[in-house]
Amino acid sequence: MSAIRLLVLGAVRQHGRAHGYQVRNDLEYWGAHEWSNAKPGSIYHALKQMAKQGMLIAHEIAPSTVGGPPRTEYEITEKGTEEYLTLLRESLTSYDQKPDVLSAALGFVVDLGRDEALELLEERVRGIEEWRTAVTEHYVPDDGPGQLGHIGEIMNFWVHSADSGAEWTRGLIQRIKGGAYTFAGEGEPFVGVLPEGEKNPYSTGEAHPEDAE
Amino acid sequence: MSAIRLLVLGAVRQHGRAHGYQVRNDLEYWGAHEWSNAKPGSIYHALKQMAKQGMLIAHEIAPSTVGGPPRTEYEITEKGTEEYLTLLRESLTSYDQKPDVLSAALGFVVDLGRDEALELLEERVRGIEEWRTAVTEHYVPDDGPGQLGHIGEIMNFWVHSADSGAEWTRGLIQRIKGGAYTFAGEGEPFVGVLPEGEKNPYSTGEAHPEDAE
DNA sequence: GAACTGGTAGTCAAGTTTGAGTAACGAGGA
DNA sequence: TCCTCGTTACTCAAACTTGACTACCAGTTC
Repeated sequence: MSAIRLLVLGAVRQHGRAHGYQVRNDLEYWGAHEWSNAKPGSIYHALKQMAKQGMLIAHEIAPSTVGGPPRTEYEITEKGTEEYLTLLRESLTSYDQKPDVLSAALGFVVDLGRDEALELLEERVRGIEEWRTAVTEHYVPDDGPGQLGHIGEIMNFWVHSADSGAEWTRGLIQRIKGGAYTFAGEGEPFVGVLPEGEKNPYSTGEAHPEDAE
Repeated sequence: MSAIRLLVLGAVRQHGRAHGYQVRNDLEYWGAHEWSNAKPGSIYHALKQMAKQGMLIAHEIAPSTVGGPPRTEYEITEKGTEEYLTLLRESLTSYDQKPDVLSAALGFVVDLGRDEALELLEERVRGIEEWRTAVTEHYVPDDGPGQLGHIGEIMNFWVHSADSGAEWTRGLIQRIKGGAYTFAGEGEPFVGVLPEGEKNPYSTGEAHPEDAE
């Protein structure tokens, strides 16, 4: 599962109604084009696809108000909201060593209640620990790990990453328990959206930390 | 860049000559179908594509020797070997937070000389450190990190992952410096390939650590 | 007032990935 | 002898991703 659907649904939902370019800008504001596949083509594709599947409604809007071609605005449906919450919960709990999925979910975690977020993150930690046990038991040959030669470093790397991920998650749990951030039902939510009319300092093609790819 | 080309080229190269199913089995033996996109469709696609691009030669072989449909054997070309080494070097040095690419490269790291491997890994560490500096300078708003709200946790997560990745890489460097593993030009290489005729204990659809996805 | 620049908004073809499906063959049982 | 089952080996359509490209308009410059 890629992060694109979660990102797009979440962005549309934050606006109430948004067109593709707006979603794209929001996601670039988060740096999402650098750590996920949230690039224009994927965004527009996801919007169309999810409109076809009834998660979004497409409103054909005539010419743009600020120049440029006409645009299509999207609105999230009930079904889309359900899908959004499902994806969000899954992305927070599942440990699949795809950092982009977790990153995307972090951006929306405050859409849940504080208690639920904590529960999901604790489940995440449990999941990682179980995965670690299973994988070390299963992939270590009967005649000891030495048999694997350098191939064993692959597993070593996974396990190291898992441990580090668990540790980080525990830290996040502590911060949330300590009252950090504003969750659903706790008053004016923090919205990671560009103020109307402001220039995006993080948009594409800028002097950015060079992508290491 | 996905890990599939590196994995396929490396697997074919290890055999000298291999057909798709053999590659698939090798990769499953490594658990690659769990941590990368090395699934049948992708493997066969990559083989065909790279044959078209002159990195592999396809030999049409008549019926299989052990039952099943006729199979195509592939052999790596000069161009393919160059591509392979380029990918391998890039994957070892570049920090792009895609763990599957590094994992794949670990499986083949011994195809390089010990000194070169060490150099590349040290470059990797430097790369991570630079990335960290750039990203923390660039993404922290002028009025302090608090402005970002929970969105800041995304960056926090990246930075934590980067630090942990750097630490792990330093450990690997120490192990290699300490004489671990057999590198190119150091005698009989370790080959992570199933012994002829042996059953793969890690193949698809088995009782495996459940994929967390 | 014509040409240029830059932002807005999106399209498209080519390539890649996924997951399910197909086909050939041998072994073993009824 | 026929039938089924498991293994071997690969195919395919549908979905997704990528990167480059197009088109529109406003404001500025010459």
